[in-house]
Amino acid sequence: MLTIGTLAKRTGSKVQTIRYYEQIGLMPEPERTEGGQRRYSGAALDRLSFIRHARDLGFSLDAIRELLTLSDNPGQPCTDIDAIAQKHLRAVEARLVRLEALRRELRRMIGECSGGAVSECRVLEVLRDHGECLMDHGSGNL
Amino acid sequence: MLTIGTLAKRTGSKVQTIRYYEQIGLMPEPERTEGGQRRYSGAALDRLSFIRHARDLGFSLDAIRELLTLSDNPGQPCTDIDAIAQKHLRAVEARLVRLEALRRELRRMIGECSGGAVSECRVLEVLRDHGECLMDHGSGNL
DNA sequence: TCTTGAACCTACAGCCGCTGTAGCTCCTAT
DNA sequence: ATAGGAGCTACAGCGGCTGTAGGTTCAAGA
Repeated sequence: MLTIGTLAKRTGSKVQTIRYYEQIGLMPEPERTEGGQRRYSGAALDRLSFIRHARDLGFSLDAIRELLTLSDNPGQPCTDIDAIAQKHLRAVEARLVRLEALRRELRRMIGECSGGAVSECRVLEVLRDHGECLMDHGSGNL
Repeated sequence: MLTIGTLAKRTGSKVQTIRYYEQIGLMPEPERTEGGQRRYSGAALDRLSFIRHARDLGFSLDAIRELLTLSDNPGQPCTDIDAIAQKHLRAVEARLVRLEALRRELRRMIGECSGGAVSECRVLEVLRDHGECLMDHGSGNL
């Protein structure tokens, strides 16, 4: 039986994060000592590792919840799992496209500034004049 | 004099966002009608356009606040402005590196899955077995 | 066995950058 | 005069944690 601190260390999480996962129903309520402290099983360690790893890969907690549910029916085809992963991949690709445009625009802006006075700063000019910029508006998250 | 709704339309913001910017001191308090409604000048339109545009480029509200302050001293050299922009560019580049690694890993994971049963799903296997994944842990935001 | 002090507990506030809601009041066009 | 679109304030909620305050429990050493 593992304490919450040990579980945290083994999975690279923070103690509060684990309690938070329990609170939102992502981790099940563990056993408690007589004094009320949480004690975790190996299964809890596995589950938390899964969650943390999926988080490292950028999956949302909702997606992870679904992945965990799906993994409880080992006989089913893994179509749904692949669909979640592919949807996430597409979101990542979209973000990449947008971030690349951002980088291009920032580089251009900075490159054009000759380092003179604020009044002639290209960075500010680009920010002021909408037409000078090639970025589109707030189309989602970076 | 512009109403808050007109200002919102012209800058592509939402009305609540404008009020929020006022609340956090990013936009100055505008004049009011006798009935208490906000009325904006052309200067306010310019300032809000600047803010929105900088947001489109991913600058944080804190960075924008600083940019706006710096732009009030047109005689100074624009070193500080360039520093802010460059710091932001570096952050964007770092995020790109991480997102590219993410894409690579997701593609690999999805590509290896042959579409059989959940119990043999490569996606779940990779998520379970830490050692199979080439991603590093939670080193900052995606 | 007792004492320390590290680790645990709950409850709640705060982060960023908005967005949405409820329940009003105001302004303007007909 | 009236209708209704637009404005107002105040506050809660999103995601995914993180940090704090103020208290309790557990395990190791004396």
